[in-house]
This record gives sequence, C-alpha cells and structure tokens, in this order.
Amino acid sequence: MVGQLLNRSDLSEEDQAAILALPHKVKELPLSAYIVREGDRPTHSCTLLSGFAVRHKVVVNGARQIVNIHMPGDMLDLQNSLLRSSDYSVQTLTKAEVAFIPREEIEQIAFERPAVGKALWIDTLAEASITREWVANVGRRDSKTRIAHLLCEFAMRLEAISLGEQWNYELPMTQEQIADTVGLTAVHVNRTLKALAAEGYIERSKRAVVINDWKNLAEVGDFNPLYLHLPQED
Amino acid sequence: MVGQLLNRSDLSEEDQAAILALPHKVKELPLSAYIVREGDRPTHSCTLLSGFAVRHKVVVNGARQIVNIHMPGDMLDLQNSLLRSSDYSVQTLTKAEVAFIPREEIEQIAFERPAVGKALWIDTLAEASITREWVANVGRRDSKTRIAHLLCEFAMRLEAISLGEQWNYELPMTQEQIADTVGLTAVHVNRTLKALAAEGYIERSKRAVVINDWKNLAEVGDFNPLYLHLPQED
DNA sequence: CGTGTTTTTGACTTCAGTCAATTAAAGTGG
DNA sequence: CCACTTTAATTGACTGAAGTCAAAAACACG
Repeated sequence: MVGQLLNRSDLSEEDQAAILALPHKVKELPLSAYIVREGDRPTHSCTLLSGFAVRHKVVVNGARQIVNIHMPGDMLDLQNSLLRSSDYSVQTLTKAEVAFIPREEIEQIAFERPAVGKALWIDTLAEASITREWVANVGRRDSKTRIAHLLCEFAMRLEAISLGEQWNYELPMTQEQIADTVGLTAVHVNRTLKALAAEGYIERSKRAVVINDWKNLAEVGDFNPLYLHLPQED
Repeated sequence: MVGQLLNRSDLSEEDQAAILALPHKVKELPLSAYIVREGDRPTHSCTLLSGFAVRHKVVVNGARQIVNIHMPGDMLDLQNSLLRSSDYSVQTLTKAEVAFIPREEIEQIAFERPAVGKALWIDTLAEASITREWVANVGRRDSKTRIAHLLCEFAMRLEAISLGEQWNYELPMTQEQIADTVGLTAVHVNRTLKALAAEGYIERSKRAVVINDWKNLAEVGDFNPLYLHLPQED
C-alpha cells in the first residue's frame, strides 16, 4: 500500500512507518470471492496486498459492468470509509491477500498526518480520473479501440507497480470479464482479440498478452497515459 | 459552495465562514466558454456559483464524451488542485458565474480544518460514485434506459440543490450534448426522447422536461438514487 | 478420464449509426 | 419588426457494428 501511494506522492519515513503500523488483519481470499457487496456498510477499509480484484455494478436486466480494476497496492474502498453505503461490489479475480483496516483509523491518520491525507486524497483523485477515462472508452470508442485501450492501461499500470515484464503480461480475466469491463459481449471480445492478434498488434496464448509494438497498440487504442497520473516516464 | 458541501456533511458556523472567507475572484462566463482545457495546469480551483457546465474528453476520431455534469455549487476541478495536469476540459452549458480560488488555499483549508477537508473529500468520493454509475449506464444499458436514467439523475440532483420544480425542469443541453453524455448519436437521442414521450413517461417542449410518473421513469431508467449519496428523503 | 468452464466459430438479428433532407427556433443586424 | 443566417430538432431510408443463439473445440482440474 505504501508503495502504491509513493507512486504519486512523497512520504517521509515516519509517515510510511505510521501507515505500516496501522492496525489491520490480513485475509487470504480465493478466486471470485466477494470483499464488499453493493449496499454494505463496511466497517473496514481494505487494501489489496496481492492478487487482482474488480469493482462491479449490476444493472436491471442482470448484466454486469466492471467499473474498476484493482491491482496489488490499491485501496479497495476508501469510498466506504467516508460514505455511508457501498454503491458497488468488489470481487477477486484471482486468489488475493487483503488487509482490512478499521475505517476510523484511516480517517484518523489522514488528518493527523497531512502528508498521508494528501496522498490518500491524490489516490482517490487518480482513481476518479481512470473512471472518467473509462466513461469515454465505453461511450465513444469502437470495440477494437476499446479493447486495445484496456490492454494498454493494464500494461502500464502493471509496470507502475513493477509487476509484469513490461509488455508481456498475464491478463487475469476471462473474456466474459473483459466484456463486462468494456461494455461488449464475450463473443465480440473474442472476435476483437483475434482481430488484434491477426493484425499483429498483440500475440496471445491463453490469458497471456504480448504487446508486439507498444506504439502501434497505443495508437489503435487511442491511449494517452496522462489520465493515469503516474510519475512521468517517456 | 457551502450549500453543496452541507448536503453531504455537517460543518460548523466557523468552518462555513472560513470557506466563504477564502480569497477568490468571481467571473461571469458566457455559454460554451471553456473554464479548463485538457492538458492545462490550472493555478486555481473553481466552483460553479450559477449556471451549468460539463467536463468532457475528446477521443481519437474527434468524438466527444461528456464525463460529468456540473450544477451550481459543484467544485469543477478539485482534481486539479492536487494533480499535475487536467485530463479533461470543462465547458459551460449556459451562462455561468464561477469563483476561482487559488489551489494552495484549498489545500491549506483542507488540512487546517479537518471538517472542511473531510467534506471536500466526501464530495470527491460522491462525484467518483456518480462517474462509476455512468460507466455502468453507458456500458450496459440500452438507449431508452440510458436516457431515462440521465433524466432521473438530473431531476434528483436539481432537487438536492433546491433548483427546479421537482419533476418539472429545464434540461440545459442540446440533443447533441445529451448524446455526448450518454454515448449515443444525436439522431438516436431524438428518437429515444420521442419514444419516452410517446409512451407517457415524460412530456417535453423545447428543453423542458416534465416527469409524469417518477416511479415509472425510475423503473425504465433502472434508477436507484443510492449512488448519489444524498441525504435520505422520503 | 469425465465434468464444467472458457474459448471459438458460424449463421442470423437488431439496435443504433449514417447520410441526407426538412422543419423549426433562435439570433442578428438594419 | 422583418429578411437573413445559423443552430437545433425531426424524419426517412439505408447501413453496419455488435448482439444473439447455438454448437463445437479446447482447457482446467478433481
């Protein structure tokens, strides 16, 4: 968790120590486990230590929309430490370790240590920025662009937390889950992935993705990483 | 601005006074004026005092996606007070009055007065919640549901700030702007609005919308107001 | 090795988009 | 207040991207 915050903020040794010293319980969760359910009033705020998870919402006809993807280090429901009830569910994509921190503790450290508070706030804002990009992705891009964009985002976020070998990673989602992320059907995701591979943008075997030419993929994916608000690289 | 924060938080007289005492300049802006442009590094954070505005992003083929709608009292770019550069543009939908507050001032008051900081943070979270709902709206709902949902959200948010006569309001957007909000084309928005009217859910003349039967519209719109995180009513 | 997912593929459908023309409204300047 | 222009709303005919349905092939795993 500290690592993640450091990505976008500077924190003193002391602040970092204070975060690590927060009382918490770690739980090991299996694949597809719910961490938070829509409507819950969680008493703990949790951080993903390892593994992947998603936030999702269910709409009237039973369809599901994934609204965020979480990677190790992400805080899963800072939202819920301040708002009353959860407007989404959080579910693991893989086996995962999750740290549960009492919500009061989060609130307390945020205001006792302004640098930590600011870091948390920045994290909240960066996450909101990603969600806005997703609105644009789902609302205004065609299927090929949309999926290419997701692949780029995933690669870049993995790299930011030093997981995944650059442009060669494992996407821990079924095609159905990808579909729920980009607002398409699983069948169409399948065809689109195949097309991206056929056109040479990526190679894939099972869930593994190899990005052959980052620049090309970023171009078809209309991907401009500014919205991730990561520290500048080239 | 104070009013808006009070909607979701309690603030002491003193805190409210401190907010009102923040140094700021008020500008009157015409329709379609840009307040922030994508890529800017704004030095001020602004609050909409009157009028309406939207945040939008432009995607590769020139299409536009509106990612947020702002009403009087909304802070337009709290984001930018903490992040480096803006990932969106903000443009007025109507004539508007905007208060510009130096970004350092926002940061300062947030940490000097924890109650204010918390209120600002809660506002950020509530806004993020709306954006998540929009991802689901655009990603997984059909055109009729999608537009009905927007009409419901607009009505409820207007009511929360005590503008608009309950279920009879003026939607300050062209059909093209509605299209950019819900991820459809203007032509299809036109047909869908007509259909909603033909089926008796709404009545409309020019931009005015009358919601005949809230319960019915909320049902076709798959609208559950929890995600707005407004104080409970009825 | 058998059962349940997940991925693929094909044939057909549909919702929403495109193009283009018409009508209506809203400004603008004299 | 009236022609003149521009912007917005409507409508119709046609197209197309993505969805649906259904079945087969490939994996995953006890």
